[in-house]
Amino acid sequence: MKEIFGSPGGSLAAKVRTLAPSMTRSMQRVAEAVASDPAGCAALTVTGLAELTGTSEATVVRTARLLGYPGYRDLRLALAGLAAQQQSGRAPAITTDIAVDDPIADVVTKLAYEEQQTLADTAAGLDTGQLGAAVTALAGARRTDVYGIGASGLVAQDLTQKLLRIGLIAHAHSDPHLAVTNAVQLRSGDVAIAITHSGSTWDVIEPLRVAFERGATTVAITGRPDSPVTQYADHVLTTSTSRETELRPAAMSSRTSQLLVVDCLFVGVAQRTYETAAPSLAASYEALAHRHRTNPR
Amino acid sequence: MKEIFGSPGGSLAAKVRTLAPSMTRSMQRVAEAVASDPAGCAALTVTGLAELTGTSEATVVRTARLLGYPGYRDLRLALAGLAAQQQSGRAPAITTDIAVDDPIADVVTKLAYEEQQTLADTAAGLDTGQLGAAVTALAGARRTDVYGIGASGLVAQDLTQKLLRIGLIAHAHSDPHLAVTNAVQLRSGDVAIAITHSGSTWDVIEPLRVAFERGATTVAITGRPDSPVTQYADHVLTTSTSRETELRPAAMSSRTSQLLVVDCLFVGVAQRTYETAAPSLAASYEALAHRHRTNPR
DNA sequence: GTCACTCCTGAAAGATATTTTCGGTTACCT
DNA sequence: AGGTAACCGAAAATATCTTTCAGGAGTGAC
Repeated sequence: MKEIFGSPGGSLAAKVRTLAPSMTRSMQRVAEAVASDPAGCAALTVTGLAELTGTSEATVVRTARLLGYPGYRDLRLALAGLAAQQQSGRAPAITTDIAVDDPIADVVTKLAYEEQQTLADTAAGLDTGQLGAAVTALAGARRTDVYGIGASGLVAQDLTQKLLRIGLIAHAHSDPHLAVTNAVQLRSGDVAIAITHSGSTWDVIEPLRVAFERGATTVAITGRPDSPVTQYADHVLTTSTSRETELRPAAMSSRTSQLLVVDCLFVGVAQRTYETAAPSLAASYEALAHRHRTNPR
Repeated sequence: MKEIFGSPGGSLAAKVRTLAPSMTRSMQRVAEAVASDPAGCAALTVTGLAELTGTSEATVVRTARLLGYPGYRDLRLALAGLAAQQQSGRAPAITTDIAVDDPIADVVTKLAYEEQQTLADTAAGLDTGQLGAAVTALAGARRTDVYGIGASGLVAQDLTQKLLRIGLIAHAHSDPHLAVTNAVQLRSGDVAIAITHSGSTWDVIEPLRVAFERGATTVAITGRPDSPVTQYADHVLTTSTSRETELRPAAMSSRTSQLLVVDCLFVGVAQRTYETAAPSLAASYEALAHRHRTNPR
């Protein structure tokens, strides 16, 4: 049976945000209308929605396609479902941005809420097929290189640390030159992972390209599924994009999103290599215990 | 606005039952199909449903009318809404740990859920008084040192990166020796932050102790408010501790928790130093834009 | 500044789905 | 048995959705 309600909950808004950058102006208007008033749009025909947004039917259909539906008809059904869910008491809870004069308690609440939202969006938007493929590649890799710069560099290191703990050979590279130098060493059976929110960070794309051309399996973790980095990626894992506000740089939510993806990769690999991973995890835990001791008087 | 979801909830099944007697045999078959599998029927066109029930399109439309909708189109929308509700109503039931044989989709769901839980716990357990004090200290600090090792080291770097972006002077130290060496340079008005989940990582406690004794304002970010590290901390920020499972090391949730605390610190400081922070944020954004360019052909 | 090019865009044609019409059929009543 | 009324579905009519195509705005090269 075909599943037409593949993306339950508020993930549509997330999808709109993720794909908005790759949309044209007209399509953005349509997407905006759809995201802001699902119920209202569900009541409209393709012609009506085109008029409402001041565009043409063709544009509406194109937008529906971009959002992952076969056509407007299916988008409309999904919209109806969404509207019903919202109406059935799900709290919309549209938080306001963090303001300069917000008391610290509000900051905590809002940040926690937004990061929770980011996690939900990411989980909803993650392609489990791609994820599974990436896990398979990682689990069988001779070695793995991870490229990331800036905030993404920390995520790269996080992934590397985890993989090392289960006995895999992994390296994180922040230095573009060293990254390329190392990428040249990769070959078929190896894995290269690029982490970049924008998908356009050349310093990260370049080593991935090299790895790709050397025959390694390449993975891109990015918030822009249509960005340059994906052209050298065998598997693309999409992170969620939330709107950026002045006091809340995009780096914050992109990091949260990236880390969830990384965690999923790790757990997936740990499952696949359970026989070797479990003892390794236990061993590293044991080894660390010695560095956790109370103050020696 | 027109209300197309006039019959909320499961009243459709009831309506079918009520109206069944007044229906003809063919219509009953249609109504039966609709009531028993809303989701499935929502995926069918009027022709498909007619075939499925062994009737004609006209009968399907007549049935839709009888059920109170203007036509089949609207019935179908309502059906989609109903299906979505049913699906969302189903309990997530993700209380169980991640198992070795969980499909990858479950892994994603469970991880996202657990990290959301961690965030909520952290936000609830965070002492805003201590947080405020730490923010005040940071905002006025001459320089800030952050100590963290392993996974916490990445959090330390994350905080440092953020503080640097708003023009503060901050350093992250992972090397215990260098950390101590630097801690000696601190004095009153400076801030030292130790990040350790266990609160017992000696390599992190030691530099904090030195900083404490040199008169710096010290902050501990730890999951154990009664651990050794707190004895040298002026302010203690508590992260949440969730139970660790075999495939989900504590590092995962502690990291999520620590990052939220770090984000709160950052936003708090950015608020306090808004005059200088805002231009700095804009400037660093601008500078980075040059490294995000498309593939030069 | 101009030219060539690409890509966006909407009008209209084409395809599909829905609604209506209408005549045949069946069941029931007399 | 004949007549009547209601049911039903095939097909026409309509509405809706999708695709195609050509004009046009924006962009980069020269």
